[in-house]
Amino acid sequence: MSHTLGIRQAQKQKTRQALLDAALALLEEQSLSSLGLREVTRAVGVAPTAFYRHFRSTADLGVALVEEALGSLHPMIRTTVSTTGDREERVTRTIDLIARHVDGYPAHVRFIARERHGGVQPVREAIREQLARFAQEVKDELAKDPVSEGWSEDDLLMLAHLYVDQMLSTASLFLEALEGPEEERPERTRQVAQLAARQMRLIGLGRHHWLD
Amino acid sequence: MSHTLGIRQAQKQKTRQALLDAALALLEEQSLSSLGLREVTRAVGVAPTAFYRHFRSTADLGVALVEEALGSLHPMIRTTVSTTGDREERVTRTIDLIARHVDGYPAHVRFIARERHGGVQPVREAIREQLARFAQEVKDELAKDPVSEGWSEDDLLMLAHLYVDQMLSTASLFLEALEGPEEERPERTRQVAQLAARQMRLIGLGRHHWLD
DNA sequence: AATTCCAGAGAACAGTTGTTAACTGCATGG
DNA sequence: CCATGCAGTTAACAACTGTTCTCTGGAATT
Repeated sequence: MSHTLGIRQAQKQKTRQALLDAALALLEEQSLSSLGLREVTRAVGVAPTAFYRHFRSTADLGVALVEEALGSLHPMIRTTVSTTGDREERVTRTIDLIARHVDGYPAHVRFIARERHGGVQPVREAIREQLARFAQEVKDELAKDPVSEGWSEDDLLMLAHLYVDQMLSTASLFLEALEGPEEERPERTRQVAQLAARQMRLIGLGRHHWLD
Repeated sequence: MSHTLGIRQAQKQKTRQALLDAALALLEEQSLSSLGLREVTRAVGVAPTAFYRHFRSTADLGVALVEEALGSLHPMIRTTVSTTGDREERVTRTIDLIARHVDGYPAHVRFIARERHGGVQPVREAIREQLARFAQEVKDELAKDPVSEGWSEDDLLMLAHLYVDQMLSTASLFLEALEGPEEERPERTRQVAQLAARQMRLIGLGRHHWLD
């Protein structure tokens, strides 16, 4: 299916990935709008001009990072929302999955949270687009649930957006716990999980009584 | 009560405010971590070194902006949450108030949304602190409501945080509508208001059935 | 009226930035 | 095997950055 890349293309993609990785690391302590192109190439150990072989600008690199951070997340969303089991079990399962993701890709989560309202318009738009896709997918899954019978399309999308925002907010809180002092980490993580669980439970309750 | 400031102090506060205003304007198209001190003084028409008479750094200025943007908002929050009237009326009243605020201080709203997860730690912390105070105040108001009888402190605070996040998210959406093309503005604004109203209604429903 | 204080100006610093042009060496396709 | 393509290099550019030190004019204090 996929044609094996030549030595040339492989090497190119390798440095491209190195640029993305270095940028993501540098973005832990600043925003994209202050990220310099030379800063990134210096971190990779490559000439500044090499940057242009891969990206037009740092904004362009940012859009690529959005793709990397959110693009591969769609299947996970789908399977999570449509997971079977007890109501309470589904809540804890979802939160646990978010916690795991934050743990595995903290820099990606921070990048999205930071640049969602950040100073670089094309990046904001890219994130908005991806999140809109998420909301759409969540809506599709919600629609399958018998609880959603009689719901209008608008209301389903409204609920989906609420869930997506909730997930992002929770992810951000997990990240804060992760960045705090190590000895407080387990306790803070537990608190965040508890808070998120209660909020999801409350939203779930509102969902069940929506058509009263 | 307040001692009238001398000519000296008055002039100083005037340039200080000019620096804050210029910074806020410049931050419409970038993040604080990329805001240069010279950039700000140039916009005001003052020597770069004058900056140090007022702020240690741009991060310091950022913290002052947080104070300006959120500090004066507490009374408004209190009166809004504890407003009387029909359930549905309270929802629309609150949303209308948010819309008005975004309309009146768009730059402030953008600044908070942008720097809440931004690249400057002291500013993030200042925002977090102010929002935590908001949540606390909302909790206090919620506690007075007879609907909250039997609620634990944790649950009240949980709900308060949910409301605060919801308000911020709504404000950000209003801002996007405001920044979009002028001919779409009324329609987009209406949609945002409708979305926010439904979400608040759903959360209110969950609130009423919390103790089932 | 004489003195102190201090917001802001001015000049200079070493270091940084994005972008250009012309180059080199090696993988690739004919 | 040779010619082309192209990822990455080198060098140079004008413009910009934060920070230091010295200075000045006028308000504040005595």
